[in-house]
Amino acid sequence: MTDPTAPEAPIDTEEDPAATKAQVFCAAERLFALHGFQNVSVRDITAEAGVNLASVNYHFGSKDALLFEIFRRRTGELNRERARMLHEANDRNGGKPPVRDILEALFAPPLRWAAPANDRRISVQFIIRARSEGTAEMREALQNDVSHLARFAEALKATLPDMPPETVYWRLHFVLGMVHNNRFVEFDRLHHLSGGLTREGDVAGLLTRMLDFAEAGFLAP
Amino acid sequence: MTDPTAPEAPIDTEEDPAATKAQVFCAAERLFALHGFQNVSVRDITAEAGVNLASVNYHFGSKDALLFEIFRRRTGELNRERARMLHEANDRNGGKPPVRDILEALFAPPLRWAAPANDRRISVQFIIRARSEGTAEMREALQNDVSHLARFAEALKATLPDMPPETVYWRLHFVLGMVHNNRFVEFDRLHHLSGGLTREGDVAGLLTRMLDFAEAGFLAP
DNA sequence: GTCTATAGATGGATAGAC
DNA sequence: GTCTATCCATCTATAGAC
Repeated sequence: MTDPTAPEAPIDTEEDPAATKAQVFCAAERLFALHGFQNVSVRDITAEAGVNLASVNYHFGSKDALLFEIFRRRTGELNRERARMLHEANDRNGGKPPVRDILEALFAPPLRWAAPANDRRISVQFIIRARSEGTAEMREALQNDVSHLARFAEALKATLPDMPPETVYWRLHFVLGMVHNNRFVEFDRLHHLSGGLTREGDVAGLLTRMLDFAEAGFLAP
Repeated sequence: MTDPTAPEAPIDTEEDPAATKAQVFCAAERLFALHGFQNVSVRDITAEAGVNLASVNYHFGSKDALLFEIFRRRTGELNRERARMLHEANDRNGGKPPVRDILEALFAPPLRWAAPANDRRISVQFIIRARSEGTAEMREALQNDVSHLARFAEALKATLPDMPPETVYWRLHFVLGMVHNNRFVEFDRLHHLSGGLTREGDVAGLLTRMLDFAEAGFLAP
């Protein structure tokens, strides 16, 4: 927002220099999260942001580079939040946190972001979409950045020393599937199927439900 | 394959009349499953099929209509296979099959299709991609066709009369997430993460793993 | 039914004025 | 840094010969 008390502030337009770049960033994230990567053109983005068509290439180099920058920032933020929670769970439990605490470190950050009033609600959808619709560059980054997931796999193996490692990996794959399925479309479909019984907005309740399910699944014989 | 014993069969080209349409169908399914909907042009499809550029519009009307026809046929086949297994489980158990049998009717068909030597291996990937990258028409069809899933929800509610219905729906959502996460890319990532421990080809083993996990999750308190 | 050629539309990127 | 105007590649769809 432009400060109305600023001496030379015009009525509406003319924001600070860095604003254009940020507006392009946010508009692109939003449109891609809602409509998919290939369905959004540079023209759509600049129109939504209320800036010039050329600003995408000026500030980011290309459409792909813009979207990769959004991807890198958001996944970085999410992974850091997850790592911090895992670290805290480790500290609380002398290096061997229970399965439920490890899973909570995996589930809670994206669910908190997805809360109805949260600005980051759209960022989660962006990240989920990037997993399946992303550019080759994004997929390569996901493929190479297993270090973040490896920490969770190690924590689970340490807590479940008697479980065969491949079982731990498969079950980690299953819980990740649970997370990645939390898209707007799937929520809507579930809402439709259940006749309105499921409430998407209750993220705290959803976290408990996911943990109940995933913990029991992980501890299955 | 052209029968080499056929009297008038030429050397290589000139197949039967319906062959072109089928070749376009298969090439399109394959390319879309591998590279994504928006990344495949009509030119790519006709080149892969070895047919003329105009044949897509002649036989199917448009690119979107072609892809919707693939979508409709494959989802129909999959849903029928699932419904038949659910029906058999009902018959075996006097209308109240155990949770594991219901989940098996949901999991087994797509996993059988995904077996390494199976032709339909690619069809599963097509369907999964269609869920997130499909056209508005496909998404609408998915949204409106909850009748197929409703049968599974009813079976689960009948078997678990003491579980709140919304819990049944949410847990059904979770197991669907497990299924939809079985994409080539995710398998590769898991293989990378586990240092080669997980073998994608063992679909019978994967079915058991998924059932162990999902059954325990569904029966959690 | 199959093919070539092309219309018609769209989108990414850039040159050059300001 | 921002804007307009435009280039150029690509794509879907179709007309019309055979």
